Formats: sequence, structure tokens, C-alpha cells
Amino acid sequence: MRRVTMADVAKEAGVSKSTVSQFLNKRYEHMGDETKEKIRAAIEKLGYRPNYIARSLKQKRTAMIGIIVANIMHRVSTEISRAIEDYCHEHDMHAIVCNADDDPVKERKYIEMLRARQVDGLIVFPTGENIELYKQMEKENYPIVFVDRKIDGVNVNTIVVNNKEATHQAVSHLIQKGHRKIAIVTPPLTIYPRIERVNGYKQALRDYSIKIKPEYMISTDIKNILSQLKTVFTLPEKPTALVAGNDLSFFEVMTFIKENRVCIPQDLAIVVFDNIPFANISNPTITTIAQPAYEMGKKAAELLLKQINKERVGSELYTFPCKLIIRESSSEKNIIN
Amino acid sequence: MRRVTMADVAKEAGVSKSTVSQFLNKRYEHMGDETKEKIRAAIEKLGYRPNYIARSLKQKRTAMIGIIVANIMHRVSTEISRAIEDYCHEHDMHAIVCNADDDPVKERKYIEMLRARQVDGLIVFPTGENIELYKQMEKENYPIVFVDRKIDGVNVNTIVVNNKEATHQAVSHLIQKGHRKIAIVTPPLTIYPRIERVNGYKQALRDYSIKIKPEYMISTDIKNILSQLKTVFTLPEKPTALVAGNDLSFFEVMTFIKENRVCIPQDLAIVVFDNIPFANISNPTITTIAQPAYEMGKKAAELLLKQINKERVGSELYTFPCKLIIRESSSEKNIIN
DNA sequence: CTGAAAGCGCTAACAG
DNA sequence: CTGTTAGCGCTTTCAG
Repeated sequence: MRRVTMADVAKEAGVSKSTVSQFLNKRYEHMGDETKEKIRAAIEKLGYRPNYIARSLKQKRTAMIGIIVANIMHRVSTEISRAIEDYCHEHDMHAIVCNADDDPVKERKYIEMLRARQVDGLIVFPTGENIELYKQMEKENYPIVFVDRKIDGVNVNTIVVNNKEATHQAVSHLIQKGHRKIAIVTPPLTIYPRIERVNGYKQALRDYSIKIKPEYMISTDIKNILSQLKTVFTLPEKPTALVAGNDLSFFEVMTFIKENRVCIPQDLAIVVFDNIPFANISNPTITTIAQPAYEMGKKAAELLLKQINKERVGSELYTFPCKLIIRESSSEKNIIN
Repeated sequence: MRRVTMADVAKEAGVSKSTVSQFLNKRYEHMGDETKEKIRAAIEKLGYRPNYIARSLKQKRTAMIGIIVANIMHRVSTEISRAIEDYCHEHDMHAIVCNADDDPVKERKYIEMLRARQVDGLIVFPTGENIELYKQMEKENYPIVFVDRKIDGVNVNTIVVNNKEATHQAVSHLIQKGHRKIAIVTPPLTIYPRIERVNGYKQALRDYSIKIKPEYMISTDIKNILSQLKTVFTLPEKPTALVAGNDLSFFEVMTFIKENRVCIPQDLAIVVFDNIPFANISNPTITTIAQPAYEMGKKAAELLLKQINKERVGSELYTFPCKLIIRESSSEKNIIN
């Protein structure tokens, strides 16, 4: 079952390969009607399907971009990727998604793999550990956009959210509800957004002249969060409110709450940084800091396609605002303590 | 910034292209040590990166497979895709995922697009509407595996779950808890798994000599589920238990429950067909019928790679068992009615 | 052990 | 308006 090629179509239609090529690329304004028809018939008869690989080799364009997500387990990454894919499809491009799993070695491997596959550009949620590689792509003027994390010293277009301000707002909200003992739980403070979120938390406390207690600040690997929560909640002065720094931390918090029959929001008010798909159907509903994933993804894709089409090469920082969505989990003032 | 090619490396190293090629493909058993070193140095110096597109053109193999998911919004599709991707990565392949969005036209478009990109094979969650296209691929002996849905008349390897038996088991469980008025909510009965699930439901009722009431069976577009639920729950004889036929229906049910302050499981026991990520942290925890997504994905990938490597071409039906995980949402006998 | 040469299937000038 | 030709970057005999 030999694959049928353009030459076969050309022979069948009694024309040359280039004529067929023109036809396929809709450059047939000045093509004789009967030629068109002959080609159409030949394609139909032979069941010809063009080979994009060959075309890509020639055109040095694959109409594919790569997305390298730091950790696909974060809901927001998936949402942003979806938005990117949607934008790409609208522009006849395709996206291939890879999950670096927070591992710089995998990140590097995927970047190299995707470039070897000649993707036209890359959208990266950078681990931040491959500075030299990032810089080299910058130097080569390779189309690339960073999402979620700003990398100092690498000048490429970058999409982030206002992590600090948004957390500040959320903590202020809790304070206004009467809370003074507010905990925060995040994965390790190894990357920019997490650091900024903690900074926003601290700033809010300072603004309201509340003492920052290090024992209320948990920043550790997901698998250790549960045990540290136990420690915090055996303190004489238990927190009455808690900010989960992202969705994965929140799941740990939920497990803790479940196991210890903590009542939300009476015993503990909760705010989560991240979009939780079931936030408004769970019981109670969950107050969240929502990131505008769709807009972020769209912007990233838009910037990348512009670079690919040589329309621009800027290296700006685009900061998107988050939205505090107040729901039941933080709506009652804590009255016990 | 012209891209550096193999010819450049060859010239730099003072050898021929083919020698460089051999080197890159690790066929250097009989290659002089100094030749190797010269090539290595040249690659390093020039920052050479091979072009997989060119290689693919020559080898007629892209080391990519396509996954066409009927609807990416179903959690289980995502999980299966992840499992497929993982298996692929272990075997130096890559997967490119497309979402047909339950639209046969999109499905066809993606199948053609992926084949034009010369993917080595396809894993499809078929809409079921492109029979001719499926048959043609079967005839061409193109490597393909179906997942989730069996298509009559198309003989390709297919991975499904025991939809009927699993639903039967779940409904039996509800009956044993004392329920007699059991509703079921699914999207339209257009595809095989949904039909099987409803069949399992009916069979269980029959087995326990419970009359099947059509008014308890909602099968309609997601957007109409809410209004139909309202109708059902204004019946004189309200259901005391409900089976959500998949995760998306369940979200609608949850919305209804929320709005109407229905108490789970006291007012209504619930079982969901599908993996719900927050099933064991929500309040109450949710009884689910879990599909072995990981195993299914792995099997699909394994079968596909075997076909690609011409190891086999069977057309068997692989049926995986689901697991009923009983949690709080169905654990108490309904006592009101 | 290494090099020369012939393509893979398609596109893009440039002739005719 | 259509055909000829020369590659895109790599692999793969087949000589040497």
C-alpha cells in the first residue's frame, strides 16, 4: 500500500507537480477550469493526502507551537493551555503540550525536542533553572513567550498576574471579616509567584498592624503540608483563617479539614489562590482568587504568533489582575476566638 | 542567523555528512575515536541541533501519535490521555492531543490534519459519526485504537469499560441501602457507553422487581438537565437516590442541590459514574464508579505502538472493569420517604 | 572506516 | 497558464 504522492496525482491528471501544488495551495486564480477539474478528480480517485512534513521541510514552517507547562497538575496551567490551543486553532496552528513536571532537566529536554521538531515558537511556564538556555533562545531571537513566572535577566515577553496585590486584597478581606490569626500555606518558595503571594500576605498584615507570625506561614513540599498543618493547629493560638497559596495546597488543607472535622467557615475561614472548578458547588462554596486564565492564554498565543510572523519582538511584562470571588468559606466572621 | 545544518558540521569537522549522520544515530562502533571527537567538537562549537522534520521525511516515521478526544471536558478523557502520553514518553514517542468537542466534523478535520502531519498512528475516542473514514483507515491498515466507545462494523482494537455491569452494581448498592425511587441523569443517549449505563440501571431495577419509571430517567443536553431535575423533584413521588451518568451531569446535579438546599445523603443519595477529583474531600464525600483510566490509556498506547511496529494488528475488544467506591453520599439509608 | 550520491514529498522561482 | 528545475536537511546504500 504505497502512499500516493503529488507526482502520482500529477501523472494521473496529466499535469506537472507544480501545477498540483498550486492547486492545493489555492493559487488557482489563473488556472484553467478543466485543469482544476482534472486535478480534483485525480486527487479524489487516488485518495491523495498531502504530506505536511515535506511541506514543512521546504517552507521551514511547521504551523506548530510548543507549550511547556511547569506542572500540569495545576488547574490554571491547563486552563491557560486550553486558551492557547483555542487561539492557535483559530489561526490554523497547532499546539503540542509537554509537562516539565517542575523538573528543569525535563524542561530542557522538551525545549530541545520541540525545537528539533521545528516548532515555530514556544510558550513556556519556566521552571527558572535553565537560564542559559532561555538566554540563548532570546539571543537567537527565537519566538518565545513566558507565562506565569517572570525570569530576571531574560528579556522575553512575559505574562503574569498581580500575585502580590491579589493576595493582599484577599488577606485584607479576611481581616475586615474580623480575622487576626491568619495562616498561609504554599509549596516551597522557590518561584516568583509564590514569593509574591507571601509578600502580599505579609504586606496586608503590616498594613493592618498585625504581627507576622512565622509559625502561621507554611511553605513546604505538598507531601509535608498535612503534618505541618497538624502542628499549626495544635498551637495554643490556632489560626482562624487560612490562605491556600494554590490549588494543590488547598487539596491538602481540605484533607486536613476533613480528617479533623474542622468546620468551614465557623472554625476556619478559607481563601484559595487559584481557580477551583468546584468552588461554587462545594459545601460550603469556596472563596477564590481567580486568575484570568483565558485572557492570559490568549495574550500569550497572540504575542507568540506575532513574533512568529515577525510583527514584533518586544520583551514586555504583561500583568493581569486577579479577581477575588467571595463565597461562603470566608463570609462569616469568626466568632469563637 | 542561518540555522546550522549537518553539512556545516561535516565541513567544520572535516568529514562527510553521512559520517555525521552515523555519529548522531550512535552507529559509531567502527568509527575512529578522533573522528568522533572532531564531530562532537564541531557540533558543540556550532550549536548544531538536528532537524527531525528532515529525518521524518526520509524515514517516513515521525515518532508522533495523535489522540483525538471526543470531549476534553470529561475528566476521564484527560486522565486517559495523560496515561497515553506517559507511555509514549517512555518509548520515545510524542502525543499530540486534539479535542473533537463531540463534533464529527471536527473529528474528521483532526484525523485528516494529523494524518497529513504524518503521525505514526491514532488513538481516537470516536464520535461514531465518521464510519466511512474509520473503515477506510481500517482498510489501509493504518495503526489506530479506539477508546471509550465501541463502533459497530469497524474492526479495530477497542478499549472500553463494563458500563452496564458497573452501573448495575451501583444501582444494586442503592437498592440495598433501601432506595426504591432511583433517578438517573445522563447526556443524550447517542453513544454506546451512555446507553449501556442506562441499560445497567434498568436491569438492576428489574432484578429487584422495581418498576422502571420513565419520569426518573433524564437524558438530555447538559444545559437542559437543570430544568428537568426541577420537574422530577416536583413530582409527588420524588426520587430518594440518583445516579449521575457522568461527571458533567453530576455538576448539574450539584448545582440543583445547592440551589434547592437538598441534603446529601439524607434527602438524596448520590452515585456518580466517573472519576471526580474532589470526591473524597468534598462534603459529603461522593460515591463514584471509578474507571481505570491509567490502565486503559496504557493499554491503548501499548496496542497502538505494537501496530506501529507491525507486531500485531488484531481487532479485539478490551473491556476494563470499573470500581464502585462507596463514600458518604450513598452511605445512609434514606429514612424520610 | 568514510565519502559520494540518490532520494523522501513538496514548494518556489523562473522559463516558456 | 503550466512545466522545469533546484533544493529543504537528513538517511542510506554502495563504493572505495
